[in-house]
Amino acid sequence: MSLPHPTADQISLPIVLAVLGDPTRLAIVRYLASKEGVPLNCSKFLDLASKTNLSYHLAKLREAGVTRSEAVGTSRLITLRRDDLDKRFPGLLDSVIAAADGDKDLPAVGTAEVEVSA
Amino acid sequence: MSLPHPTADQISLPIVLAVLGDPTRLAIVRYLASKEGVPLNCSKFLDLASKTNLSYHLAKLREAGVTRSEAVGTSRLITLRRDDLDKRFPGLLDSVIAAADGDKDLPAVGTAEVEVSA
DNA sequence: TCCTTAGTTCAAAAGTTATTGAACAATTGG
DNA sequence: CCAATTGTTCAATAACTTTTGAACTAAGGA
Repeated sequence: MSLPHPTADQISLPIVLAVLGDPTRLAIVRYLASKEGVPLNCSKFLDLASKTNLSYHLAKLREAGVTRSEAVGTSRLITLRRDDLDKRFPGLLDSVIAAADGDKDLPAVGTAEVEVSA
Repeated sequence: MSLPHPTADQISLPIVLAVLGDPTRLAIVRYLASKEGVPLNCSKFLDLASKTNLSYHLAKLREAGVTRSEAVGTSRLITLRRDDLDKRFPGLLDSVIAAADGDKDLPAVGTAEVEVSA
């Protein structure tokens, strides 16, 4: 770990809700949840926003305690802080992710108009 | 009913999360949940914010589909849209309210420094 | 060493949200 | 009718948030 993260008990409910109340960040969290255990780097999310803007949103998620970012080489490996979130706010993350999965209007990773060449 | 409300299927997850991501509105929702079934008027929330500001926050909650406001005489009777929220986002409201109840730092109705004379 | 890749930082611009007070409407009770 | 009560609207301002591009750092490979 390298960048500043709140401890589990510093995670604040209104801040988490506000941070999740953004379609881009919700898409990031949803994708992280779908790949749980697999640390992802920022480039996975480039179809959601520009590199600079992603850096901003990922910092918000990290500062809120929703994600953890670990510097490995020139990459940041990003994971969901599921255990901390579940401990602090039982059931919240699951219901948010389930609701997001059921919403066709939400942006999602790998759904962008610009499709990646294989 | 008098003021504009979204239908159940128009309720949007990111908007609901963003609206709940504010301590004043979270306090309102929490209090409504604790008095479920009892329609409350705005004056119940005057220890959270000014009348004007409450009007603003209550409009946000209503427009997001979190609450229902019915005009009765000169009052607005406000209720939680629990059934609609539970249908759209199962478990979300309960986990948010439970998390809010466990947070000592959140403002709450009837907790203000200025106590009401009996 | 030089180049590329991965991501951050900074400052500016644009957009949105929150808060305020003064003025307004509508209902109700005297 | 008059006054009080309840809440809204409006305009202004303050305070954030989001988005952008250009410049930057740091690691890794040729």
